[in-house]
Amino acid sequence: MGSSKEYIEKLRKSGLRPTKQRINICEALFDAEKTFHFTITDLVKIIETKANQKISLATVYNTIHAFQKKGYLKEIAINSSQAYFDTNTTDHHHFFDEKSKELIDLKDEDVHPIKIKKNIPGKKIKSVEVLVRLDSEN
Amino acid sequence: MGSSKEYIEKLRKSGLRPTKQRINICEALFDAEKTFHFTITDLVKIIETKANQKISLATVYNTIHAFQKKGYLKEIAINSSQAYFDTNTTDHHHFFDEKSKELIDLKDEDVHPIKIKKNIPGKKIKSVEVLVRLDSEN
DNA sequence: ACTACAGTTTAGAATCGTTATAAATTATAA
DNA sequence: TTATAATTTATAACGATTCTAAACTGTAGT
Repeated sequence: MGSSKEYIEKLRKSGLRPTKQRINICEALFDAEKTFHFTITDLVKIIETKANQKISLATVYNTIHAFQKKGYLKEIAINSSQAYFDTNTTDHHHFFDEKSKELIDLKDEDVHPIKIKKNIPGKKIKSVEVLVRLDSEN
Repeated sequence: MGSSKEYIEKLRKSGLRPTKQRINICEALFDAEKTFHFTITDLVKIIETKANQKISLATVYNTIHAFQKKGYLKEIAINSSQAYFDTNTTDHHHFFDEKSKELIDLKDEDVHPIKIKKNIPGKKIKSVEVLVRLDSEN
């Protein structure tokens, strides 16, 4: 999907120096066919497997936060125990499987459009997130 | 709103011994005119102020989890840094003010009914939560 | 290419919210 | 009143995340 060159370009454009580590993170995140969801420890494993190279946790946190700020990633609020991220930054909603702890994208057409009829003076809506929790059936 | 007697009754009915600490927690949670949102540290402060008595963090966590299991409280997923709870256990949605870190209830009539048109085989929907994040306007 | 400097990475320490532990205390049934 | 199990507590342990300060690296200017 992406070449090393593209990622170097992308990083430079964002004001981030294209280091070996950041390129490895880009490859882990953006080479995939599809967008996906991950936790930080998931990602460390993916990077280290794909690049066959160790990476410091601090670097992963730093870079993920930088990417989030640049809008290359979104955080999904699930629960208070761990941060989940999504490489799909378009507006969309999620299933969360309580059993497997897995996130599943809902497509726009899977959810009736949501209208919020209340507004708070001096505040504007930044995002509307729907989380549908799933249970095993039986 | 509630008398100590009522809480003793409520606790007994739930199979929980009515200890001084649990009654203090009940008073902090259920004496209020309105339902409200809180984090654990919020709650400790409320309890210690109201009852003028120290309480162990562990007791608060234990009791909150017991109450959650009994359905007297709900947890609201906001972010991965802290757990938020709600004394309003009916189905409803929330605003979250990113600036003040405050939760605000949305009434049923404030949100168009949400229909999920996708289903996952073997799974059933446990809950549908909408979180509307608010930003300062300007 | 060489240098200087700011940006980055790193291991490890520190922090935060939360959970576990084990000893002391308390509620309750007999 | 006593025996027992449930509860509380202080403190330790934990996992995720952030901080720190020293080593390293990318880059702009020579």
